[in-house]
Amino acid sequence: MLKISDDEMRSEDLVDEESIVGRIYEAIIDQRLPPGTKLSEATLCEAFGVGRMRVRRSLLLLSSRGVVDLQNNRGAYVAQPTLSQALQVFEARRAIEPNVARLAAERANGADVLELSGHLDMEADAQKKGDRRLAIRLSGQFHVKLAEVAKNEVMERMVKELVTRTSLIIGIYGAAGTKNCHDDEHREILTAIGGNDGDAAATLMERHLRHIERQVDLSSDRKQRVDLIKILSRGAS
Amino acid sequence: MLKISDDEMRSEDLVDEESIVGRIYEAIIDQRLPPGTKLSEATLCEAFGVGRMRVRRSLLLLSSRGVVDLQNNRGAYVAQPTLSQALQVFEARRAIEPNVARLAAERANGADVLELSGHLDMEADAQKKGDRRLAIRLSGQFHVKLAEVAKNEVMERMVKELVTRTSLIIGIYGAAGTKNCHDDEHREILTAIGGNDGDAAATLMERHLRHIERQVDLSSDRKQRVDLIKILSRGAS
DNA sequence: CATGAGAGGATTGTTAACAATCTTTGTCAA
DNA sequence: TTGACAAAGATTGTTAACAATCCTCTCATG
Repeated sequence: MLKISDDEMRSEDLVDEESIVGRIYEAIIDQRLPPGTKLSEATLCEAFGVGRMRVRRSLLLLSSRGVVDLQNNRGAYVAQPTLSQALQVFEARRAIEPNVARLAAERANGADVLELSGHLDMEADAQKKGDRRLAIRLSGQFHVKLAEVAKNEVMERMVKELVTRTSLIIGIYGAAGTKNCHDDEHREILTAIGGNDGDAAATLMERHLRHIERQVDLSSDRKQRVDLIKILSRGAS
Repeated sequence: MLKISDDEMRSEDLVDEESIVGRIYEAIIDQRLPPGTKLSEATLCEAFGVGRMRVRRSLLLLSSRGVVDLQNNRGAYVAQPTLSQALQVFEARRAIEPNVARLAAERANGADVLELSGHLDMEADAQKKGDRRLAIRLSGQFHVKLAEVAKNEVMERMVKELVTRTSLIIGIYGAAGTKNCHDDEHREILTAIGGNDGDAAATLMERHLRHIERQVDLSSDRKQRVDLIKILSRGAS
């Protein structure tokens, strides 16, 4: 069952598809919607209070961004990135985000740095309080905010998609035991940005992304295990 | 009137939205569909031989990729990138494509190099024969093919979008007088790829992109002129 | 002659019904 | 008990009609 009741239900003023897409993005980043979750049209209609057409169009968008798997006559499912796709997503992030960080460093003004710093405070707070869900969301949002500061909407959209897909990858390929907080690395990047040091920001971002990637257990056995569990639990339900 | 009759009409076997999106991508790259062209649902239905739903979903996808401007109750128009958007697109290309070229250099095998070389031959041929339309299309496709060789579908999709949007930018901001053939630069990049020299490929790609960007007249007066012409021709028709 | 109101037509947005497909359930026989 | 088969139910895909909005042309008026 979809857990899109608390935040999502109350606002009945959803008009365009992008809003719905944004909501589902967030739910996936929070890992409220684990990979493989069925997204039935009827459920989404009820959850968002919109007609079927809106839902179907939103699902199409999500599908075109690799976040949802649209199967013919069988419905929509939260994507389960394959190992190969996971590697491609990380590769794309390493290609793009260091440059985003560089641009952010070149263009950040005092207000931007303050805003980002406040964001990192919240991130640390969530971490300290053990609010894992919030911590994950804020951590992902930091990367998107960097693209905002870089003032490039094209790249911002790309980062948004990649961050979301990374959440799916982490959901599948683990990082279960390990700590997934590189809070300090975010802070380091921000320091470089505050000093308008583009090269440093880019280098730190690349290292940060490599750490995230290493944290994920991409030895395919883990995926096997998860798949097995999924299969078993399907059989049991 | 849409000039989607020759190539597009004959194949009535269009099933999924991505095919339609691909067709419109190509038409835009070829500059058969200039920026600002109205894409009415009825026309597209007839052109592609599909129902209205298919067309509307395709337009939504194109809109989400910045290639089409979807106006409320007013229909869909081929996007007219603003100056700011144009700069962002070029910025994104400079961020991504050098890395694509690097990966392509690292992963290209003999067959890939041969394939790319053949492509460049066709490009030179079209140039020589003065088939401007084909030359433009092939030139754009080269960038996409590099992403193919890099074996990263995520980045391939991004490059596809960026190349298409670049065609729109060129359509608006000119490159009217100047030669837009950097055929030799493509060849240089391929040489680096053939030698598995990732750094060289990346450097050459960045230089190539800067040349493309410089070729475009981003001094906003040009845009003004084009807009004026458009307004006048609208009044006259 | 310019301007604005309004009717008509054309285009887009939405809904609901229908068709097609898949999934589940129940039954029967091996 | 297990497996195959068929019917019922649920879900998705498509179409067509309807509603709402916008555009254009006409015509009256200052």
